[in-house]
Amino acid sequence: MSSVNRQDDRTAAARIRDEAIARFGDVGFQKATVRDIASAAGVSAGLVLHHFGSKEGLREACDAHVAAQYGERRNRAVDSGNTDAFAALSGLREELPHLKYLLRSLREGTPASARLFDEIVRETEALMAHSVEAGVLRPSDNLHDLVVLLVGWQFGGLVLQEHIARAMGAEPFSDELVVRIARASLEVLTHGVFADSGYEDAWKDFEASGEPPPSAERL
Amino acid sequence: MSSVNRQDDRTAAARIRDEAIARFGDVGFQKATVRDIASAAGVSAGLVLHHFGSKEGLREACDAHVAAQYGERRNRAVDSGNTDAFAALSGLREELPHLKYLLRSLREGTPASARLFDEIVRETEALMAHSVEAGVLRPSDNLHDLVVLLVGWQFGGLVLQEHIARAMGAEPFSDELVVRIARASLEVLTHGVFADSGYEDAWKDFEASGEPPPSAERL
DNA sequence: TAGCATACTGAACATGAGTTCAGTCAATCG
DNA sequence: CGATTGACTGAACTCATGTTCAGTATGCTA
Repeated sequence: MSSVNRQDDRTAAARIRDEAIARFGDVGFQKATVRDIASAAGVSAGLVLHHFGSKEGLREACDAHVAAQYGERRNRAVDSGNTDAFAALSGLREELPHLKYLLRSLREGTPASARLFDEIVRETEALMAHSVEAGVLRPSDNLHDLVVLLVGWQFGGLVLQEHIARAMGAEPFSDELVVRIARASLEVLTHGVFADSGYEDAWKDFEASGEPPPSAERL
Repeated sequence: MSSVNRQDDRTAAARIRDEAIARFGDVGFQKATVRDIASAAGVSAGLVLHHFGSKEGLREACDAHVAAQYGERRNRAVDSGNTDAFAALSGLREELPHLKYLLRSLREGTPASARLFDEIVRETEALMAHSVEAGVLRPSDNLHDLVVLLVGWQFGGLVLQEHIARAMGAEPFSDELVVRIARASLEVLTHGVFADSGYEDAWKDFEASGEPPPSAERL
């Protein structure tokens, strides 16, 4: 299917890497076999090992390539005045295989994905601190935790996109899904979900005294 | 470590199943080997297949057992007046292996985890509809999507707990982490993060006319 | 042109892991 | 008591898959 045609000017190593990104992203690192990747790239399995040393080495090459691509996108976004890390991420939808690879890495908890997560937390925290000063965001006495939670939710939602899409009756990665998630997100992030601050007040009272009640963990 | 001692009155099949839940939850279905599970349960690999037919059959038994356990907890919570699905879930912290198994299943996208996700969406939607009428929650003209998003975020955060914990400098599954996440969640769910409804208004304007701007996807 | 490095192949190798199976042991049943 | 059933073991089998390797071709350099 995605095999090589005549006018493919990528080197064999680049083809192998790109096919590996696609397979790793689609079925995961373990289930993707060296032989599959090789045949998709139109080469022998031996050549994969010749270029990358081992399957693990191939993964590292994929990590590096995807990370570089993300960094490039982010810098381009910053240059064009859009400093949002997630703008760069959603821009990745143009390169779906890369986005899928990232999400799969996060699922599998690879070191590369941990680095990316932490980097995005840093970038988002800087952006949000700036937005607070600009009056766009509510100030928080707990910005760091807030950012980590939001980034975690955001990525978590992407990682579980399959389930969210199914529950909404939409196709994963479809425009419809993105729009509906954006609408719901906007609602929560603008107004919250509680009618008043009763829960939060109760929580603060408990924090002021002893331990919080277990039922407060619920959302 | 977790091997069998003299006063273990579980049947061999039950020990195998419990050890399988622990291994599948800790390292995933593929990386957990039948031989490992067998030796942890103090039996031979052959016996595992004798009782469960295949490794896949063993997984199904684990799925069924964990789902039953969850259902039981939820019913107990409902009986005691606490109708929150997540109360049952956080109660699962008492059975950490079960919770870990569930999160791992979600990560791996198994059919069983899809059923659980959908079930929790249904339960949460019913609960939230009720809470809206009771005046505890803001009404929404999009409750279903809202619920799916919240459940997705919630589970997503749990699935990526390792990353969130690292970014917060806390231990996964620690009380400290739970408290800090609860505090930040409460803040977002009570007030949102935006200082005003400017973004939401802009979104609605765009929805009323043509297509929404791509930058609106950002959070 | 000779030589050498690099790209590349196909077969072979090694190992890990799911599964099969013949056979033992113990408890239950008629 | 004899027989049947089910629990259980340990070895063997099979297959998938990462890896190695000897060998070929090609293009560059001296």
